[in-house]
Amino acid sequence: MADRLDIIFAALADPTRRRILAMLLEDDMAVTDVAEPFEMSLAAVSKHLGLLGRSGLISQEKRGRVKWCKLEPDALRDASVWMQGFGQFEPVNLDAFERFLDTELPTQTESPMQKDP
Amino acid sequence: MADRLDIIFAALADPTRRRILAMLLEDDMAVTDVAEPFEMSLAAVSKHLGLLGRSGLISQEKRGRVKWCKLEPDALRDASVWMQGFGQFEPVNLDAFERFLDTELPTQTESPMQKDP
DNA sequence: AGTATATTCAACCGATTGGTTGACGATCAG
DNA sequence: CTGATCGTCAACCAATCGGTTGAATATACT
Repeated sequence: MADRLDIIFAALADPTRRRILAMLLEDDMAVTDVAEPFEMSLAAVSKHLGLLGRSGLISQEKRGRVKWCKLEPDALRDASVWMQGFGQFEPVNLDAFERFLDTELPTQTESPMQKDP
Repeated sequence: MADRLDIIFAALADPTRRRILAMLLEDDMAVTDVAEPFEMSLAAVSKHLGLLGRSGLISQEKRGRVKWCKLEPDALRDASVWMQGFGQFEPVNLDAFERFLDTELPTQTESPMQKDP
């Protein structure tokens, strides 16, 4: 029953999942590495990733015992496109964007993620 | 606790509420008129409107005994701006927008809604 | 083979969600 | 005043959500 947009917006409604998306924006990551900065169990993060996968916002590919998570911007663009119908009155405000990035990504850029090739 | 974006995206995650927003995009409406095309109780729609109001996506002003609902695009723009961070790889696809409007607004402008037995 | 690592599964929990119904307080019309 | 209309409130219900634990499954290392 749930429409594609239902699932996408619901996926975006959780701050943990938005933070995960922001992390994946920089690079593909393994589940364990995604979970590392969060103060919750690995299983909880795995659930979030499962939901993100079902929403199409990310894809997951298992290589060996590691499952790699990759951002899929197309799904997000679908939602963005829907919103453009309401937001097109005025151009996008880049100041506001940076403001939101600040509140959404607390000090994440300092410690680079280590990962073996 | 819930971040502003949490509430906005959660509000957008429900098809009834998105349809309400689309209706308000055309004109301000009273609660009863908003509820008319939906096959659910007035109280349910009133709850949806309350949530939309709390999210800032609409405002409600009571004049006499009717409460007028008005779209507030600024809140939606906040969310849109967040998404631009992911969507800026490519420009907005207007074809996709119309496609989504079609799937989201099924024949709402012409025929008065007929109820199932 | 045996052990460590990566990830999910299953059962459970409390809180929230989306809906219902019936009663209720305002406000308007006659 | 009486009665209809507008809208919310309160209590309830089933389903979902976000999290927890402990066991289970695969894969890799030595």
